[in-house]
Amino acid sequence: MGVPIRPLLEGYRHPVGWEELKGVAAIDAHNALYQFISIIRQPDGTPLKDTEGRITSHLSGILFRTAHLLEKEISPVYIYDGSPPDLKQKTISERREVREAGQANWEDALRRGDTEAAYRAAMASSRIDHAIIGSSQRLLDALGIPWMQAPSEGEAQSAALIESGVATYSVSQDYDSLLFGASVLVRNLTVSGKRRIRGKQQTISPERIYLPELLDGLSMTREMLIDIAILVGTDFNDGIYGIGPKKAEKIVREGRFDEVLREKDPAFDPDPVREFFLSPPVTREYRPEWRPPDPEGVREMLIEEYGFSADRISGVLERIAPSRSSSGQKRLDQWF
DNA sequence: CCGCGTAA
DNA sequence: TTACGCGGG
Repeated sequence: MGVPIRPLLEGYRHPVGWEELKGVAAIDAHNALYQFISIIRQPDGTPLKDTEGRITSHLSGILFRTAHLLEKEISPVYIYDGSPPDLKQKTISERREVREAGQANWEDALRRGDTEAAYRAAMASSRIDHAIIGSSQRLLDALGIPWMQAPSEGEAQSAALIESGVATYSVSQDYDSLLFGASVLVRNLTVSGKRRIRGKQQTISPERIYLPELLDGLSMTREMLIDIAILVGTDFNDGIYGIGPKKAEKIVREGRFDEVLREKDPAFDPDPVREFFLSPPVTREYRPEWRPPDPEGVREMLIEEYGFSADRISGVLERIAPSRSSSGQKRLDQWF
């Protein structure tokens, strides 16, 4: 998932406080939904579900995260993927196979009573389907949070929104938006500082990467970074067997990119992948609009339709849209 | 993931 | 005040 260039970014992933994150956050919707669906699960891997068996993990995640971001004066806009390029077909089918294996392993581990293995397999089985996308968009509408459908990759669209000044930064756990030219990437935009990784708990805090600082520090161009990514493999090409980020960096610095490809994978033409990263399909028209939340709409959807507890919903709504009767009034002016 | 209750 | 475990749907 995402391009494996993390080792090159050591020293450029800076911890960042919430004060510095005020602004417009262009959130990779697929990435966020995947995080919610894969992580918000019971210990045996069962996701949150309503009485009809529909998954609700993502609704819980969006609701509480939205409240948190608004409190921090961060304006989120969610960017959904459009049609994937043909170049991505192989990645898409490989992901489907991983999911199906995860599903089988999950059922297997449940039968064995191995809860930890079940949780891990369940995470791998996560799938963002039409119902999840549709319900997430309905909830965002009720919350007054804008979202858009990108023509193609969401991360490419996020980069374009930053370039045109509409967004302040891109939010994703993956690094692809850097390849698409996003000048600022923020990871771990979460409130709780803890996350389960390989069964262990790790402390996580928001971090920021500036693309210009990264390229200056590494003394390379974005084109070179893209070539490195192509050698190690992206969502749009396989990468060369046996070449990781460090070797790829060396090869590109020495100007041996073409030579290595000719030798290791003569049939592969890297130009369409380069072209896709450098000028992907994006729209320049979109301007997000934040509206006041519709508390009744949120209640109707989450309590009536999906069986959320009324008390919990009231608590969150009070944070997002303080009612006049209670102490609130203090942050309603933010909308006008 | 997030909020809450409880413990220290 | 902060840390941890639990339940959420």
